[in-house]
Amino acid sequence: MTKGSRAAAKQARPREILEAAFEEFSLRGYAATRLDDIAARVGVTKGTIYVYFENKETLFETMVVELSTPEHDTTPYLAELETSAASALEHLLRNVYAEALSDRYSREILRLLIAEKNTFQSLSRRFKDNFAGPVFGSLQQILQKGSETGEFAPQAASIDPFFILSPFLGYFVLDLVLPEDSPEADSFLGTHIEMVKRLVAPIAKP
Amino acid sequence: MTKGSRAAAKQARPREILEAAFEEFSLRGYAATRLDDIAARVGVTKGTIYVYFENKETLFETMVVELSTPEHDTTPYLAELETSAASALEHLLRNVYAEALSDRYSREILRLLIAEKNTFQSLSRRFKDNFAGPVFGSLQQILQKGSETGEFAPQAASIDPFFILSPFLGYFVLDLVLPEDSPEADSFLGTHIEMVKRLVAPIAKP
Amino acid sequence: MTKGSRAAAKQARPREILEAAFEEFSLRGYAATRLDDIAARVGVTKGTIYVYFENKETLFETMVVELSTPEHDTTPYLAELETSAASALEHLLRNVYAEALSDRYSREILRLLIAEKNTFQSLSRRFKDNFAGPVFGSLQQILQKGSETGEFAPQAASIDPFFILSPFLGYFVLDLVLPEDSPEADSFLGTHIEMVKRLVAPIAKP
Amino acid sequence: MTKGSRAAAKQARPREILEAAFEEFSLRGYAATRLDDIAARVGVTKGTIYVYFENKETLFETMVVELSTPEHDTTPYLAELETSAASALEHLLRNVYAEALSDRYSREILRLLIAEKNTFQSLSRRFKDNFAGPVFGSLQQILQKGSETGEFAPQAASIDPFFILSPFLGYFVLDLVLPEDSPEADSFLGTHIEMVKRLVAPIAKP
DNA sequence: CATGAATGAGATTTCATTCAT
DNA sequence: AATGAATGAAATCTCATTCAT
Repeated sequence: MTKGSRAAAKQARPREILEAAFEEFSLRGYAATRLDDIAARVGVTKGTIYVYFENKETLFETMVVELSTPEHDTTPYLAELETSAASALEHLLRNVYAEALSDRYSREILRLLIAEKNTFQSLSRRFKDNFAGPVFGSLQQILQKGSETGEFAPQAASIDPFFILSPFLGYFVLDLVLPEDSPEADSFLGTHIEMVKRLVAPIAKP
Repeated sequence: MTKGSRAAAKQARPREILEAAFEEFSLRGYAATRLDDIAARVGVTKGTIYVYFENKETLFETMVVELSTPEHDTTPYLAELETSAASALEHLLRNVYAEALSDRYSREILRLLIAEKNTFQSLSRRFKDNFAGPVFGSLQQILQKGSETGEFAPQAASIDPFFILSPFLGYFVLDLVLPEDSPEADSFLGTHIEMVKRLVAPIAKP
Repeated sequence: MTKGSRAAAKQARPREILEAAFEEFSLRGYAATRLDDIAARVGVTKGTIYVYFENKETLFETMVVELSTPEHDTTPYLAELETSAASALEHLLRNVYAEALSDRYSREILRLLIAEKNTFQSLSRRFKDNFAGPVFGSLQQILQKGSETGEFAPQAASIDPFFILSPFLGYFVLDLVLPEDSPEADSFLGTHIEMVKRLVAPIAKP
Repeated sequence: MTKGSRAAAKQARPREILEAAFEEFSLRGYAATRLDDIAARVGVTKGTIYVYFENKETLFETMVVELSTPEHDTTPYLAELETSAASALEHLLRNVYAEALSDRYSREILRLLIAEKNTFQSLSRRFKDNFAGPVFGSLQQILQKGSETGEFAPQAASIDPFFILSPFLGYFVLDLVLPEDSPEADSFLGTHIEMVKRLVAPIAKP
């Protein structure tokens, strides 16, 4: 009960609440989640939540913003691009999978955003801008550079970057809804990389 | 307020209610939807809903079952498989896209199932068994046959069928959440088919 | 489907409904009983009940009036009274028990009246007038006559007739609420008669 | 609308609600009572009831348990039994009447239990165990002892204790349903005691 | 800062009653 | 006479939000 420890607890409170909110919201969805349950998870009472957050809506939005992955760092790929487009591409894919699989928040938050598409539209947009945006941009640059240098086929530049990532998104969603039916991540990633390589490869005609 | 035939109105009632339920549930999600709103959409009172459905949960489940696409018919692909595995494969992909894009119910119902994953688990499973199951099975057969006949590379037989479809699922989800950001379907499908062909093609090295 | 049988069915309908109403009302009480259940028991629909009865309240009241024992016939006791007051008294008690035990309606209707005391006051009064009234009157006459002839003690005339019957009412209520705890009727009646005889007997001092 | 101490109000709330619940339930019966009315009687809103009680059923059951007389204390009779069985018997009867007449809760609660026999069976049993049980037990002992010492007739030991109390139960029920028709309690009790004395008295024939 | 009692609006559900057929 | 679809009022119960302490 020292001043310090109390102050520390106070500092940590909002974060604790956000994490509890994450658990409950991802378990039950926005509307079906009760503030009581969130509070109970933290070990405080409902009133306390209102000390830190204006209302349920704000709590949800703040949770999504605070707990979802910060802007994906794409600088490594661009650096690598100087050496090899193919290797930058593979590197990017490996990172995207690694990040998605290690981050228990982003997985469920994506599901929440799909669920609350009509209720929290602005959040979907924000998610896309922060996460998908930079990745798509890098991909675009990689495809462009690769086709310019001849490492890739010329048509590679006109492939929609989203297509390159679409198997990942498909995998992600399957794993979210029917985890027991989703294939093993490593082997799926292997096929994914193989597929991308063949798709961008210069056509080798005999 | 024309009365018309009572019997006729009665016949149509359950379907009318299910369609109104679909609109509201897909707009707001399960928990946030009010039976009042569904009733208002049909132009009846809340009580009428209970004449036809036991409760909100049953209404939701019945709606999902009744309005989602019935079992996907895979016989055409298998017939075509006798002639050409590649063409059966392309045919299958084109049909899956065509069906998904033309059916406004299935699109949103898939979203609802993603959203309500924890609340209505059995429905996800049912959806998978009815829709995904047969398609995956056919894909498996096509890959197998193609690799046996030499039309595809030998390794094609060991590709997870889900991988073949994963870009579709990714596209579907993007279109669901951020329709304005999703690429044009035809061109995406074109890339998808191209990608699949290259993935299963026998390696042609000079 | 002859005219006759249909007419017969029609004739019997109201009684059938009253009997079904009795079963449901005595099982659940007035407020908790649903007209739907009564109708289902008869094998008709709710609407049919309204063909014969104005509303739920009327149905209940009619059921109580129609199914409860008609006015108790007290003439035999008064005839017997000419010969012996003691024997008239015993006869009356035996009859009251026999009637109460054989009539499955009256038992439960009494319970309903106790339950609905505040909601259907007039019925309690009517029940008392029809059933208890004549019996009390006869008892009064028996006590009076017996004390006049010296068969009973002089004070017997001033015993409240209700007291004479009160063990019966107590037994009845116990049997209604906790049937497995209520003593065997015959032996209880035996004690009751013994008790009454002693109560009215002239005092025998040595 | 004085506020007073919040804590004090909180302390008293559950009891206040139970008392209001008693009034409404005994006025209208279980099913016909509205929580709205109970709340209005306390001067709070419906929601407040749910702060303290899980649901209507629990409220009813708690009310019965909390407001009905705690176990009847039978030690005085057993003490008195050393001196005189007859006096213990009279004392017991007087106490039972005094308690029943003075306790406005038990009277109505007994009526509710009769009314709700099928809906709240366990409560009837509880009532019997707590209230009737001990009294019957003492009566049994008194009858036994009295017949052993010769103060009562030998047969007194085999009288069902319930018979001894049955006039009381009869009186109680009559007073409950038709209070204006029930005899004056004192005189009824007088007859009751007289009756019991004669019933257990050794037969004195000249 | 934290509590938790109280609120009150609103949600689901029930059911007596009506009425066109 | 009988039906049963439809109603609508009302009942139970929930829960985000407030506020005195």
